[in-house]
Amino acid sequence: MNKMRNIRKGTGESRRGKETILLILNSAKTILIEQGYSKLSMRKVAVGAEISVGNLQYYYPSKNDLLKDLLDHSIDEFMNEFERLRVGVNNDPELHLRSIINFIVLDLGNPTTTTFYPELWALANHDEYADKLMDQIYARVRLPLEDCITRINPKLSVEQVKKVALFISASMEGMTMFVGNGKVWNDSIKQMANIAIMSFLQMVKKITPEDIDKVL
Amino acid sequence: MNKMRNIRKGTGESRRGKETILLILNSAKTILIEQGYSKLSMRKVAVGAEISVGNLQYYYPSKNDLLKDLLDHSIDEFMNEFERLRVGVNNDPELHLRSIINFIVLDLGNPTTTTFYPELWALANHDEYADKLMDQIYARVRLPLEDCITRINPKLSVEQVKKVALFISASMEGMTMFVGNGKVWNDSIKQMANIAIMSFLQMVKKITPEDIDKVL
Amino acid sequence: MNKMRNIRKGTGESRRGKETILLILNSAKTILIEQGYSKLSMRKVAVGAEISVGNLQYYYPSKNDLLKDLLDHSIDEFMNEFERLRVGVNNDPELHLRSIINFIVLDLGNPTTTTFYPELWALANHDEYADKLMDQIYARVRLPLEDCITRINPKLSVEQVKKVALFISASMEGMTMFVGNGKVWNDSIKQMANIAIMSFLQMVKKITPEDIDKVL
Amino acid sequence: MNKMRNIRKGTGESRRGKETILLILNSAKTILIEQGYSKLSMRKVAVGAEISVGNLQYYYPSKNDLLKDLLDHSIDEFMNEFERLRVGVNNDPELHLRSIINFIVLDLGNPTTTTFYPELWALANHDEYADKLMDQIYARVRLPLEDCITRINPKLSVEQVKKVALFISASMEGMTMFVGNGKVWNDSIKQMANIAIMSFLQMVKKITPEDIDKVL
DNA sequence: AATGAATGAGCGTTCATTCAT
DNA sequence: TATGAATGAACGCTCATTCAT
Repeated sequence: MNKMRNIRKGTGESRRGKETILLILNSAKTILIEQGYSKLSMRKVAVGAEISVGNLQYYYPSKNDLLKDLLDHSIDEFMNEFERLRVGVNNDPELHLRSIINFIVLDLGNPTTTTFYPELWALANHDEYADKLMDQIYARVRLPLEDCITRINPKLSVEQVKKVALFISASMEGMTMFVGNGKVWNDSIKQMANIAIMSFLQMVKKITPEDIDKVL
Repeated sequence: MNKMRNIRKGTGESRRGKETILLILNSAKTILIEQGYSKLSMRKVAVGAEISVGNLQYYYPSKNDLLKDLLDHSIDEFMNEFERLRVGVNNDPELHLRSIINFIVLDLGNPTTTTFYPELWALANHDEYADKLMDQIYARVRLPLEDCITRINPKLSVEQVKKVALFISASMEGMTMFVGNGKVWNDSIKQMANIAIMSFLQMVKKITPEDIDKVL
Repeated sequence: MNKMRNIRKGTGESRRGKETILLILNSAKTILIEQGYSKLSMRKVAVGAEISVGNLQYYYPSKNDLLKDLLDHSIDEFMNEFERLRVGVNNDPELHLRSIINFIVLDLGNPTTTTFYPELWALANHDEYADKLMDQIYARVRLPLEDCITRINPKLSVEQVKKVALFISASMEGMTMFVGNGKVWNDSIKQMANIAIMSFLQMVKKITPEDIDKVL
Repeated sequence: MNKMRNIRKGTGESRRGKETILLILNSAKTILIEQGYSKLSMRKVAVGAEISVGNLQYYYPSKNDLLKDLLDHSIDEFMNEFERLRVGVNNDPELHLRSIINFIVLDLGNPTTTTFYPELWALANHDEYADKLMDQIYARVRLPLEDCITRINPKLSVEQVKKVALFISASMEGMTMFVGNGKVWNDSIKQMANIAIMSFLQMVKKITPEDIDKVL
């Protein structure tokens, strides 16, 4: 079965077809990253993939179909790497938390990450599919975080753990626009990772249920 | 002198002209927020402002000119409110820090903020003006943060204070896509503010120069 | 006020604009008649009117808007001539009926009529606007027929008169595809008019309410 | 030999091939009737026949080839039924004329007839094949009409009989757009048949060579 | 200060057709 | 017989921009 989900049925099943799909997705990704979603057009994707517009639309009948596969494809690369982290870390939750934070913050330096994610966030405000996708991928990112937090600070309820994980994950995402590749503060990415690790670790250890749920 | 900087020279100086400019900017902002930058067009702005395309282009000869004023105009509203915070807070740096964090996190619930800022971040990756504007506004946001941090933790160098302020500011921005208006976690916005205050205050107090600059 | 009803608001109000609209409608009509509706495209209309596609779409935002005005415009020419018949005929209903039949049958020889009406009929089966338009124009054609029939044969009820008028009108339309301009039987158009006059006049005089409504 | 004339040579000779051709023709006919000729495309036909575009083009190398067979196929159904009329009617020419008129007028209520024939007429104005086909089928329809007329009114010349038959046939076709299936006057179809029979029978009996050929 | 008219490029999409398998 | 892959042209339409009035 074909992994790509939004192509026309009965398409991309021959070896040649699969190669063409990869050419298309890579072309689309390059344009999205270099020029932004507002400049992404079927014509440009076709030129980038060195195929005709007609052939592009043979695989992706509508631009939206292409966008869906593009988002899936772009995110898969990150998720595959991220979920390899889980493996190969010993049982120490603090160490695991450190390694996750370190991985995510340093990944922000990746030029693809720097430009792709802000496009995704903006898109999610206007496109249902992008919105659902975001929910899914960040839920998967928070899973190991929640596991670490629960083990480091067992006094927190399940709901509270989820909120702390969300806070940590969201905080790191926020750095994208400032320390990402080509950004003014890109040189400080290591220090940001240091501050993040120190800050989040301290917080996870010390925070109490009351700290989270108090009403002022 | 006219406050708007990117309109045609000698334009928007009469009362009627100023009203038209406001109609234009509000129309543009509505479209940017409701439909995203990729759907923003001169035609739609003109329709929204109930003027002709020709007249719109009398004020803003090019779409880029309009975009510039749109960004300025949209950000001014936030900055005006933000800088009013400074006034009316007594001399306690910790209290001031708390109030800044609280203000920014709770502001994320604002629907305009939720959708406008991701558009700005995405834009900044491809548009020089948006990029510079981001630098300027976030530098202004960090100023009071840096002041508080210096006074709470005097051992930090000027550079280190800047990085801590950046970390705090960036962290809070990262919550936009998760706890903003209409987002899945919007109900948890108060708890996010609590975690943020607890987390950042603790960190600012405890962090050492070595924590920030150590190399692993 | 502008006579054309389906153009963009605030358009076609200057003398130049009105001239352009006429160029457009004439171009569209020529294409419809020479090549048929399936070959009618905005591009071809623009070429025929010697304007840009953009300008064409400035006047007619959608192809459907153009089609509507095209149908209105094309029919107006016939209706104007047809309704001039009413005037200048003395009070004799038989004479009036003869002149109507004669006019309509001979008009079928008009090359525009020959090709335009079959397109309209086909269109009416798939396009609501064309369907309604057909109803309206043929109702207007039947009005004077109904008047003559009532006066020639007063025994018929209002409903029966309507049906006889419909029969006569429909019968004449049916000749379009056979005796119209360029058709095999075009040379027989005069004889067709003779047969029609003799046949319909005889029938209107002799037909009884029972002839029409009997059930076999 | 294969009955279909416009398919690729050596094609449609196996049982499977014949079934596929029927699927194709039925799909094409459905589209022609439901959406009109302007919406008829090879793609839609292939989808409707549940085969690939490539396979469709194996049978019909060009759209025009398909159109030809489509017209032949669609008309055959009517002609088969029509020519069955001849059989089973006794020798009375007046009775035969009545039954022909009745059959044709009532057939207009058939939804296929209602929409198919106007498409054919419009097509005949721009397509040579459709034009020739029309000539052929209506000549076949007029044959029994001419036979009846000659026997009812022997004073008419051969040419005059042909014109009277044409008049009758054309008149009935004209009702398609008004009393056909789904049309406003569909309920009056029986009365239309009555008026037609009364009108045409009277005319055939009474009309003189001078009525037809007089010049005014 | 404002409108209407016009252009030309580009958009997403559909299409008939060709061809290798 | 039948499919999947590919092309190139055309489609309806939107767009930023220019210009005369």
